[in-house]
Amino acid sequence: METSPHRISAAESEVMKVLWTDSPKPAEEVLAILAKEQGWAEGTVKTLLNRLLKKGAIAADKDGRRFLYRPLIGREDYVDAESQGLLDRLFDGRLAPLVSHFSKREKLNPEDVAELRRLLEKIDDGQ
Amino acid sequence: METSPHRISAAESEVMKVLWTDSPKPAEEVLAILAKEQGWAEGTVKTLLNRLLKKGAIAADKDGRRFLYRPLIGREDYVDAESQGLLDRLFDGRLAPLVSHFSKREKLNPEDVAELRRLLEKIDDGQ
DNA sequence: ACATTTCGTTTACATGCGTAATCGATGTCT
DNA sequence: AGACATCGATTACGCATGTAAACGAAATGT
Repeated sequence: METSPHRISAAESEVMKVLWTDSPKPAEEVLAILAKEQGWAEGTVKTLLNRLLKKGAIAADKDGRRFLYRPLIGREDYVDAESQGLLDRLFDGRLAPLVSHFSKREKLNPEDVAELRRLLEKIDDGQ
Repeated sequence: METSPHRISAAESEVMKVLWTDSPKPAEEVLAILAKEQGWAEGTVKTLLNRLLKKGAIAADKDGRRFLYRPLIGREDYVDAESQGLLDRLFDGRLAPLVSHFSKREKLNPEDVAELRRLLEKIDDGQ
């Protein structure tokens, strides 16, 4: 583990999520979204943006008097690291045991199952 | 959700893992395993056991001069909370998008696919 | 030019966490 | 009984995190 210089915390990932959805964005817009979605105060968002900058997870490009923020690490990479981490910690690194777990806990409704089945078919076609 | 008063941290979950594998166990045995697997010192394991006690995640039953520790929360519940948390945060709470992600990242080998297929069949039989 | 607004930067602070060392009570050996 | 060993409890400490306020520089309006 310990790939990136610094890990992205839960709160920080909310900021990343905003930037992944649409960027570049000025702090003001990021704040507007997170104030609404998370109820965070301005200072909080400022801090998180700065911590992400320090961690090298985002970049800030000067645009007149303000900065425009954009992600430097890809959402896919982040999601991948998080997912793989969970699988490694809890399911021996494999996906099937996780699915099995959900099944046992009756957290799979027929639609989920159908969707998974479609996915598998598509995968088979692809190879 | 949010049953337990306090969350179990990463380090603490290693202790839980030991107790889930086999319990009850005296601190000495827990230490022996974690010293080997994680390289942790005695004090570290003692602290973690105590924090877990305070959190109500484990219990300690007096056995002569020592205590025998055993988990109070089930491994299944823990795994479930962690997994669901990840799905909620990253995949809209659903399993299929996660599988899709793994597929896109080419993290599914044919064996995984076959295993998933078997699982789905079993699930269909069951319902 | 000066007051005001607007941003980003710096500082703050309580918790939680990882990682231990030390203390203290109790049991054991001689 | 007194010294020693054991084991849990208490205290420690730096870094991360969530949450923010205060500060300072730059742009704008008047």
